[in-house]
Amino acid sequence: MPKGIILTPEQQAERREEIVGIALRLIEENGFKKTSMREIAALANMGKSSLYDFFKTKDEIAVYAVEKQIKETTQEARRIVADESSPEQCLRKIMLNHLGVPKQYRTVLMWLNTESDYLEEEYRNRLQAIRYAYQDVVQSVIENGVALGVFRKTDAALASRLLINSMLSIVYTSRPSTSPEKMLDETMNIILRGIINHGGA
Amino acid sequence: MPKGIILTPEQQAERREEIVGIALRLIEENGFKKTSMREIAALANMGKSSLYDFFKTKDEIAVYAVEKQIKETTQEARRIVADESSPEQCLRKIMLNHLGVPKQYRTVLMWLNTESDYLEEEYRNRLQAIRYAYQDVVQSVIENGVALGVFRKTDAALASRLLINSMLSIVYTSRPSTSPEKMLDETMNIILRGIINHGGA
DNA sequence: ATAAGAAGCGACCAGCGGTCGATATACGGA
DNA sequence: TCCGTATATCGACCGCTGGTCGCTTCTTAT
Repeated sequence: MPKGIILTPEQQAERREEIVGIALRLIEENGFKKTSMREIAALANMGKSSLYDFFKTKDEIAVYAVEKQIKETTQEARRIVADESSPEQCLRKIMLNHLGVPKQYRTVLMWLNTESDYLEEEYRNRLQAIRYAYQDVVQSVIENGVALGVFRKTDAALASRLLINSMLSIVYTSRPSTSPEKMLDETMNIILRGIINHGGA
Repeated sequence: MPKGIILTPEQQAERREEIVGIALRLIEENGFKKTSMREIAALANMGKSSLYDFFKTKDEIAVYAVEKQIKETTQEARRIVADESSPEQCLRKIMLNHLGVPKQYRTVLMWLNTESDYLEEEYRNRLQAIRYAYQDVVQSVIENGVALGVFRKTDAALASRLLINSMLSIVYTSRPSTSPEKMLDETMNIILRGIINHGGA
């Protein structure tokens, strides 16, 4: 890219995606802290300063990546909810969809989970919004199940957080006891049998 | 402490504890990244260089703090296991004990959970050892419950990770839906009803 | 009196995230 | 055709970080 040419919005977006891709790769390999803007810039074939024309801060790269990915995941979850009437199957499908998030997002997702309280307000708000949007979908399924009598009465907010966090920390673990799909399946079994009404009050 | 006096081992240990206490406070308030060794040193009334006589690196302060705390928690868990024969009550008591970990450890525990893969090998190994030791206690309770027929057959390693991670991410959350004790109680209800044998195979 | 050694710290280092002004190029209007 | 303006790019720089090293100061044993 010579100096004077003006980039179309599409080209701008493409470059952003390229940067995010490189950043995710590096972060997965070396962790967030040890991944430097200089390194990202070098691999993206641009000066470090140019990076800052696409992202205001290093944090924003991570926030942007996660934001986009979770929004997609949430959209797909909404589609699943619309298509599947059984709350149990619905939850299973949503979590299976969640499992489909590429593994390069693992580190950055966990990092955000830890660090989000200490980010700039703008990023905190953006992250909170997408997290809540996703959680709301799961929570609504659980509440629906409770209303239908399929699930016992439970704290739906807590249960949905439990479910989502289990995905993050159990299935994304670096030391799996078996295949991700089987771990997910057993995780769902554990949580569902605690939610499903076995005929008690 | 004037310059030439030699510290007894007790005094050394005391100073270490003082440093850890200050560090935990700062980390809880500002996050790990934004807590600097200079700041810790200033509050501990010593030159930054002197900090390095007590801890080799900044990471080590966090590792040491967590190591000590989890070791204590694990010891107490072992005591609980020895005293309580009902696997269900045992798990509940262990998790209630876990809940007793002071809240200042929250940030540093989550930080380690995220970052541990990218630490120096020594720290990685130390963390892995204490994590496994704790997990093993929980896992043995579950396995015992399965053997007794109180719990259904399940992946005990997965279930114990699920339990421990739920503590970390649900109960320590900054946005609780109710009191920690009630959240813990409901979390245990959810997980246990998925573990307890309801008379099926 | 002095040598040995502990405790403490000031000055320094490379590397970091982030800023800014200079530069090179493209393009619309005269 | 040429020029002014908008754009894209980057080198040089800043304050700060985690970490190192060697000097100083003091205690203690001889």
